[in-house]
Amino acid sequence: MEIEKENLFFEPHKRGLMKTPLKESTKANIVLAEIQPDFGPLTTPTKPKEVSQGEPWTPTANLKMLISAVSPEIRDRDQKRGLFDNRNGLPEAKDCLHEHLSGDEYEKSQPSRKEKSLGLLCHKFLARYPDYPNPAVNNDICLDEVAEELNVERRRIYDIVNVLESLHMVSRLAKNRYTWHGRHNLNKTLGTLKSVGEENKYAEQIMMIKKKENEQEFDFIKSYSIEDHIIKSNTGQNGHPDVCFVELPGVEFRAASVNSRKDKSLRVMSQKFVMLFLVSTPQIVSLEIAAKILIGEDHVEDLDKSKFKTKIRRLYDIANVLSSLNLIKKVHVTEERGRKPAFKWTGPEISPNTSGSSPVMPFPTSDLEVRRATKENCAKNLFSTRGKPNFTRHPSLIKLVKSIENDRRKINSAPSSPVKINKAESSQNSTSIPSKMAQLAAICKMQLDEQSGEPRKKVKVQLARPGHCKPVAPLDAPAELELKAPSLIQPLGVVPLIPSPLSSAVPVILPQAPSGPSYAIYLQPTQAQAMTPPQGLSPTVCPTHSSKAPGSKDSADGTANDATKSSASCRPGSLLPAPEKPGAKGRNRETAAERGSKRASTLEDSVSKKKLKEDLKGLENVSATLFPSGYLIPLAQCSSLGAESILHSKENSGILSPNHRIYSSPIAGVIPVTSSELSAVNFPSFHVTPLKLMVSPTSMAAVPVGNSPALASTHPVPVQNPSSAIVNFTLQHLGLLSPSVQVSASPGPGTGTVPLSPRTESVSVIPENASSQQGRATSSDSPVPGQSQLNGQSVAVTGAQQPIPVTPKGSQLVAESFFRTPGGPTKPTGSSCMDFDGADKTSFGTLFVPQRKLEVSTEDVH
DNA sequence: ACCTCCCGCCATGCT
DNA sequence: AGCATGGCGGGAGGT
Repeated sequence: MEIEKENLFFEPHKRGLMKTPLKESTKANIVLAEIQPDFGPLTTPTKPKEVSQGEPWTPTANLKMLISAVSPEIRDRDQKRGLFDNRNGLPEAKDCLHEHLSGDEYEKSQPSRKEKSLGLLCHKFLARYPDYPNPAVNNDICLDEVAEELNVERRRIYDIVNVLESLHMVSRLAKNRYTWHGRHNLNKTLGTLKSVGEENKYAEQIMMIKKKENEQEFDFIKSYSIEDHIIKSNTGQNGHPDVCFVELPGVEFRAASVNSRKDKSLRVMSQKFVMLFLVSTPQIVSLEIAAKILIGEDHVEDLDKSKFKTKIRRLYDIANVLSSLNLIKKVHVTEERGRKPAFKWTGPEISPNTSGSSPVMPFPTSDLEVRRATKENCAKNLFSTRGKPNFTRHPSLIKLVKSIENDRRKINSAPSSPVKINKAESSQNSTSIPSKMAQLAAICKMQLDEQSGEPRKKVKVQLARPGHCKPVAPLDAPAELELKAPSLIQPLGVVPLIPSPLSSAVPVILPQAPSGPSYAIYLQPTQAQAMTPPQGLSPTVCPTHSSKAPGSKDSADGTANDATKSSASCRPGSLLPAPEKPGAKGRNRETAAERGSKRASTLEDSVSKKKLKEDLKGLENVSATLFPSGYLIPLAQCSSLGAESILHSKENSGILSPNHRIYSSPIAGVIPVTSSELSAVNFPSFHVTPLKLMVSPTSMAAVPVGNSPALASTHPVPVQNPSSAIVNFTLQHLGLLSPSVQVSASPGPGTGTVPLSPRTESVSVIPENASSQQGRATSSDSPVPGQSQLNGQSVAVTGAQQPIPVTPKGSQLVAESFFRTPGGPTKPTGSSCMDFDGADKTSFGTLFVPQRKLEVSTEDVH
């Protein structure tokens, strides 16, 4: 099945990219051919063939070029090797070389470890996908495929994917499949991680460790013990390490299941590692400290050296990936003893507000417990830290979740089929290059939106704050932001609603438990699609949506319900909203059918039940926590996606390709169906829907309360299953919540706020216009060749977008933009590892760079 | 000699 | 049983 599915699925980006090149590639390489054909067979990875193949990606050479440009490191390496052709810039070149070369030479040429380094591999990997993927497009990632294309063992891909997953840049769809989300959710995720990190008092822990180190260098144990105490206390009464994985959106959902194993896993480690950066003041974290903290959490007991060493090894792995993402950069901290390897955060700054800080703020820091409680509620949901289960979900829930996940997976797989349908409809978009162009444009917009969105996020956050949950707020905020962004996207054209969505949603949600709120928030955004910033808060927004979305009207009715159902029903009909049931119908559709089958087939009942379960679980969790956090976030994603989709639609003509939606839905984790629906209607709504499904209960509740309209509009057919009980439940929660939401759009004061936003925009735009690729690369990263093309369009888009976002762009955005570029910036100094001088276009970077370096005591790279 | 961290064995767990 | 995941640590390349 999967295989087939896989075949069906394409990853638009890749494919597009790949394909474009295909011609060339074919001639040039086999690789592509192999890859494509191979898709199906997921079988375990045979080891990659030797690199020999050259560059399958040839086509992607451009990308590579970009990449190389982006990452000096790579370039350097290549250059060193001589392999690197600036123009081509492809490392692969060497492959060719080696062919010529004798064994020795060959070895030399290829071998260097560096070439095989995770960091380089990650760059290649990242080059394949745009930073801000167009939701419309299929963003599936086939691990086998990637492994082949990159000529690496699958094992290595897992390393990369796990880290990316921890940042919610990808989410697991099914067996060999992941969905690429790019950086759409990155800020949110970081914000969440930051808040969590704050909760965990990582900063304190770091301090402690440092002290101890001063006292005793190596005795980790001692320090550990202390640390542990601290940690435990911080972490939670449970004393559990916070192993939990912070789940944002539905994304992690699966992870949980997958993760059954561990959660010490790379994913968790990665998140914690990132938290350390976000929390620590200098934002420089030495591996030693990070390892200690991570170990401490896990178990204080074994402080073994071996364990420590292992931890360090993993941290290197993670650091390599994070470096590739330009989130951190290697530096050396000179301490008394000597210089220690460390990493400096070069990623976007997360505004405290946005992130968790704000949420946290409410509670006095001093009140750890209090915080805990709150956090736990909110945060737990997010992470499960304190709770035994790593995941947010309760164990019991976990089972359910798994089942759900399975369903989802199936569904996901199904999507392919659905895709077909959608594709048929939308086929235009995704398939053709033009469509890609559009997508790219959309992506650009998305990026812009995001940027703009950040500010918004802040706003949202603020709103959230009013609410109880601190943690939530942060989470929500992010989500909201994105959502807003999408919504912002006015592309839809509609907009009227703008204010209302957020506002309405926000209020509702906030009051409630974190979870509750979060949902609400998301919903709004979606609904809001439109909108703009929250300022207006009018709840009513919905109407607009409805207007927008064709189907929306129907949806209105049961938005909440819909969500659940919608998924099921939707699909089929993306067309048909109404039918709630449709199991049969659903099936017809394809894989979608699968989803449908699972959901649909089971149909409403099963689905509803499951959903209910989920919801319930969610509720439980929530009770515990859950809810929302993850979900919320996802929403954001969805929203973002939605936005993108919207963009596409506009670009395309407004309509859109179902495909996109479809994809997005998966992301949401959920319910492709919705997506389909969305496709029909508005993406936003669609996004929402999925969430609903995922989150279901809360979301549901929220929705109704908030503005179901929008939702409704979006989803024509929602599933009602969410049990009424749930709904009631949610409603109650809602009721509980007080809506004091501040709508103010205030971006956060934090960074540059408004002014900046322009910058971001400008940035994104500029790059596109000018040297689209480079600019893009620098700013966003997406190396994809196609993008450049897109850029042109994107530009136009951006223009459109900008207006929307304008309001909000928050400081964060600005900050991010700066940081992001970071890579570029670093270079100024010269030595830093990560610099992306080449990229440089990012003007920002340069300015910033100095600072960074300054911070670091020592730096350097190799 | 130490820092990095690649490589791939093999456990784990799902199908 | 087979395959997908991914923990883990030996040991080698780099510096």
